[in-house]
Amino acid sequence: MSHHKIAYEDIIHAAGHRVTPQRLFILDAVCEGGGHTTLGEVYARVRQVDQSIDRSTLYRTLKLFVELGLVVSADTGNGETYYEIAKAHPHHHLKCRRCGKEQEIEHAVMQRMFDQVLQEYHFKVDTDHLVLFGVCADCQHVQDAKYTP
Amino acid sequence: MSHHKIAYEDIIHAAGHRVTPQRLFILDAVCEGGGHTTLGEVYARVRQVDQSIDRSTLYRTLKLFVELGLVVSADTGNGETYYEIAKAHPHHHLKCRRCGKEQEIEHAVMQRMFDQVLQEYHFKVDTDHLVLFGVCADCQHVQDAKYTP
DNA sequence: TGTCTTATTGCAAAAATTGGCAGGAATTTG
DNA sequence: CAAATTCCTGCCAATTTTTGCAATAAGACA
Repeated sequence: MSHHKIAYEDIIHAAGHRVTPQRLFILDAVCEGGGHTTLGEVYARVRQVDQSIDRSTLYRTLKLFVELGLVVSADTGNGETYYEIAKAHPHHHLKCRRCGKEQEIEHAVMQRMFDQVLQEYHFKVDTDHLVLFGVCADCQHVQDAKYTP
Repeated sequence: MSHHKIAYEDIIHAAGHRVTPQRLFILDAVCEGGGHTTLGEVYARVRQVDQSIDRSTLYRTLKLFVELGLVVSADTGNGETYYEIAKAHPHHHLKCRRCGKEQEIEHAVMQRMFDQVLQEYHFKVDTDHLVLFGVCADCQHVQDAKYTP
């Protein structure tokens, strides 16, 4: 655990940014979320550790972490943005438009597509955390499913 | 032109929503954007036609249009969301992290990946307008490029 | 370790987005 | 074509997110 934290500190530092307690608290709070967490959840967790941290700091810090690649963010379309600590194994998500269920998919499937983009367009894609929308296996069998985005 | 508008009206109506002048103005304003436009640009254009249209109406209407598939939205990561009238040919975008340039790519490249997701996960993807981030051909040759997200 | 430089923070104010509500408008029926 | 029924809209308030700024603290260097 602690060596992970040190690695994160190094990344922040190496990128020319300062390692502040606020930033570490926020990073911890995102980690504690396990999978996806919302900004509000992160804020609640951070405030338990330090009452004085301001919302604006949280916004600025999350933005920074996403830029640095420490945290991945995904707009789920509900207006809610999810944050998640970047994993060693990049992955992506499928989200069903009908039932709202989410599942992870391996990066490998994407990788082939990325490779092809590189060949055809000479563009090196490094997007890490996509959310693809569609209809899940279960809902494909249900005809009268109500559309609940 | 006019027959397109009628088609849009039909879609709105068929989906059980009312065809109001405000909605048509907003649809026009998105069309006039040609490619991508921001919410602010749409608002400015709409207000030229009708001074009384409220911002909340614009927010609600754009959200509706995206749900209906008339308009596609893309979060560019800058915090800015782009809106674009849905085209007959779905397409996606590559955005360079360094120089910020954007280019369109064909849907075909994606389609193969979508097919594979269907095979492996039985999930039918219908995402229409992805923005993939990475490094463009030009910037790959520039070593000392400054990171400007 | 102490000083210096400058990024970062918390605060406050502004700007953007969302939500509730009553009046008005679009459809549907007859 | 008129009346009835909801949906939409504009207004207003609440909430969320961003921004400007002075004080503070992190990191570099001696």
